[in-house]
Amino acid sequence: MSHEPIKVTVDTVAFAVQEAQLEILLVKRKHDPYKNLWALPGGFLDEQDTTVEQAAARELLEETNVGNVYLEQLFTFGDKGRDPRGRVVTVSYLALLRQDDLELKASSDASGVAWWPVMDLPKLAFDHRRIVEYAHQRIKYKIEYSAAAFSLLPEKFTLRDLQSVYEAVLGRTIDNRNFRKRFLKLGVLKELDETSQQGSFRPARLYSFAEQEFEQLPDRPVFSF
Amino acid sequence: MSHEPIKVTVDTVAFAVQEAQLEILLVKRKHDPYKNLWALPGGFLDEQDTTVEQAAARELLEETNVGNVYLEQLFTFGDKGRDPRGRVVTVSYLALLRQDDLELKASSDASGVAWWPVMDLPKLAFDHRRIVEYAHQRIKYKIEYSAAAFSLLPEKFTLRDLQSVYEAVLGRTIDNRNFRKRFLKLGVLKELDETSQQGSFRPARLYSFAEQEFEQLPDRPVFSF
DNA sequence: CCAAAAGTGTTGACTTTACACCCATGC
DNA sequence: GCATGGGTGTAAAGTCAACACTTTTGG
Repeated sequence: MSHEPIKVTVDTVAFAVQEAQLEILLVKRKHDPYKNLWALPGGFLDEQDTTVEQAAARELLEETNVGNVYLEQLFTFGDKGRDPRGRVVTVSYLALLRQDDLELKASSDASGVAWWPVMDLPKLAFDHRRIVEYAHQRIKYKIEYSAAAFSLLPEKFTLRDLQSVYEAVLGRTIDNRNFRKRFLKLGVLKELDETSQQGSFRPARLYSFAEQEFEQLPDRPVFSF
Repeated sequence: MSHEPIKVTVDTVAFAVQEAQLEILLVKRKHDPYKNLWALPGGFLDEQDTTVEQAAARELLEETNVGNVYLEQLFTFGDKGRDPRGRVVTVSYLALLRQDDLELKASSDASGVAWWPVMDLPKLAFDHRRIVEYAHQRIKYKIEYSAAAFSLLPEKFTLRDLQSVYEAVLGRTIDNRNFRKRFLKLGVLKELDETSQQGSFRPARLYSFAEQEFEQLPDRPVFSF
């Protein structure tokens, strides 16, 4: 009976919506095992990390140069045999990124960091495919029961942008009259005196998220369509 | 910089409803740290355990003689300093027990295993209080969005029993007309040709859970009141 | 016949869904 | 003036919440 110590790692599924597509951030592995395959950003929990979440944030920053992000613990995977190097227990995290932040990725060395559409992923290292599927489920629930959508949008956005986030995450279209009615009635949007001009057609009004009002909603708000 | 290995443990919050009270299973610690304090049943992940969940099941059986139980992963706690023995990452689980199973506990050596009402817990070891609070939140959600209530009931139960489970978990009373109407309309209860006689008053009809019908419900059923 | 818990319906308020056209802008 | 996406209202169906009394049994 072997007594190698069990190791703990963190992996993060970082979502963003770009051009009406739901995407995640992957890094290309530089070493074996699974050298040259794409994998979730992550790494070993370090004794210096004061919390596990902090370790996930640290690894995300180190590997992709993305920082200051909404992080939420997802699930811990620890089946025997999921890592050829030995017994590895992985705590997975969900991250939500704003389109604003996306520029940052470029500054990490050009090589192996990229956004991939969730609907068209490459082959992934380890059991990372399973982790992504779990995260995808979670974000679908989350967007209906929380204000998660606003973590995927820049400060100012149009109602169309907001609807596109819902449609990208849920993977289906939503009636635009009902969508707008619902959000406007909820009162969690601050109407700005600005518009966004995208082409030769009517400009769209910009809104921002009214976090205060959101917090004061009486019941767990449900944005389900 | 120290290099003791990080250790992984599992802890389980095992719920049952008895006499309209929500209770959890605790064990009294026999060794330091926190000797003689009550704690969640659990222990170290072993290299032989093929899954982490299996480790939780094993520890629950070893320490409380409770087996064959619904288990669900809750959350992983890994803050620095939460265990005086070093860096310990704990994967916590939720278990739901049927009143049937409760007899089993007696067979574990009389000493240190007991049911405690969630509303009146003793001082707990480590950060187990926090884990219990997390589990309590989770079971409240779960009972409204899943068939979890039936994992807390014997095979045959009255509508009153079912309502008592909801009331115990949610910590509030529910209108009995609305409650019955809702469940009977849902069609997940099988009406039996038996009644339960509890005293000198009208006997109550017994029901069982129709898992088949439940699986076929079109939308995530919501038992919220 | 009494005590105790089992069982039963209706109404009004609100929410949800389905559905199609006009508006404002740049070119 | 046309192409493009922005923006708007209503009616019917369904769901939810509030509310009080009758029934059945054993003793």
